Amino acid sequence: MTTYRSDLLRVFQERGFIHQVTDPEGLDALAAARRVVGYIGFDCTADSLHIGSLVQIMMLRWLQRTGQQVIALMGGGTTRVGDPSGRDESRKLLTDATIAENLAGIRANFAPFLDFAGGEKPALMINNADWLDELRYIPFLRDIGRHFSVNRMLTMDSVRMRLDRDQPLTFLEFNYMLLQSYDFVELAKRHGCNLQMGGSDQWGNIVMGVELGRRVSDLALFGATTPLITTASGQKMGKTAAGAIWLAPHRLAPYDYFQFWRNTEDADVARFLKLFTDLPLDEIARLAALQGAEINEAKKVLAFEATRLLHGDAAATSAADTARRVFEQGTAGADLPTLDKPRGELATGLPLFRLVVEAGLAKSNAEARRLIEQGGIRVNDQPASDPGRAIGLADLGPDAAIKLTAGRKRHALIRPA
RNA sequence: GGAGGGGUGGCCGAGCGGUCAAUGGCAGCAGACUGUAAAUCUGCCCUCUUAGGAGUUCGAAGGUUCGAAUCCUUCCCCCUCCA
Repeated sequence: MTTYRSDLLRVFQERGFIHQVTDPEGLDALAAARRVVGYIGFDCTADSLHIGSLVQIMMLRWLQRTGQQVIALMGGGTTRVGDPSGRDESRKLLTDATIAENLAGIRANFAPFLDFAGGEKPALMINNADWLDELRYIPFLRDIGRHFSVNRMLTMDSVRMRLDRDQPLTFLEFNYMLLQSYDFVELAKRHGCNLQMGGSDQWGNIVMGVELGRRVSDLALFGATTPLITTASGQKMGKTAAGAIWLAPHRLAPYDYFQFWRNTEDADVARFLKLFTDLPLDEIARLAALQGAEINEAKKVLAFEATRLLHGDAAATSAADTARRVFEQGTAGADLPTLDKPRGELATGLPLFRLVVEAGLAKSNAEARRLIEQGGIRVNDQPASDPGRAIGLADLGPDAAIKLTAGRKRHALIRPA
């Protein structure tokens, strides 16, 4: 293991951000002189990023915190093409209107993590549509295309995976790596960018950009990738029943974000603390030393810190408070999802299974019935096994609400309105 | 354009005229055990239901048949080889 001189690479290494680097010594020297201008590209395939991009965002954050220039590149142009990396099916083509909406949403994801306004080197946010949309085909082929060998491109993982599995790869997608390489060179020319980072599946694309820079303009460019973050039990991180763990609060409530981290597997806690919080390493080492049920304390810290970074102090405190009330005191908290029901309807009484659906604890009446029949639903912490049982004002608990619980962890409140 | 092989529930993948709402695996949900962890075991896993049933699924649309995911026709999409 190399010892780095620069804060940047030392942090990256100590905290587990680095998987591969093109020229560690060269980059270290550049970083030690605080002359790194680093970027990561984000395609606009949804109106929010999710936790799968969080390592990348945290990398940009550290880049800025160690005194380097940060560029968050929005893939307004490349999203129109679609990156085949890591996918064995083509992406759906998105309309320009959708891409524009998505871009706006993703832009907002970065605000909590990077400083775009003040400081010595405010982060830049740039859209590659600025140059890609205007590309002219023949000049592009002559200037850029001639530096790419199809033979070489065919050996790239992203391409080979499709070919090996007999999955179609369109010419459109095949061009993605050229465009990404071109982005890197364009950013180098426009903003002196010299480092591209990304997930491990981006290694091929990044290396091609580095090479293109050298061939076209004799640029010294660097590339680095993060490891693929999986859970200790081997699952790809960030997928739950409810779907992806989104960063945008309109997609996933801060309380649920908090709970996601709170439920981290034991074996992942230390690694995640290093990657997804700003806590100093000695503090993390202390938390990582906890054993058995005490590990829960470390998980609470992880959940709180991760939530605080994204949603702020107030939201994190509130989420932690709700979690404490619900799980440690067995009561209810303000952040639980709440369904307001007209008082009149509650006076009459509603069948339990319907409320379970309306409260979002089941997707269909049938599923709600099953859940109840299997003993998976509690009303005010009392087991309820009759799907048709009428729930009404008589069931109001101490908080002037009816608490519904599905399984161990999913809670919702019904309030008369 | 020609020849062949395919498109099945979130994914993989059986079925090839009735016993098929469709074997199995993964993922997911719930129960037990626990520490809001992992592992393990058990149950569930299209929708609606007054619980008797009913309705919609096997690329799309037609057709044959008492009866089709299974046969026929046309169309759409994918793969392989040839041109």
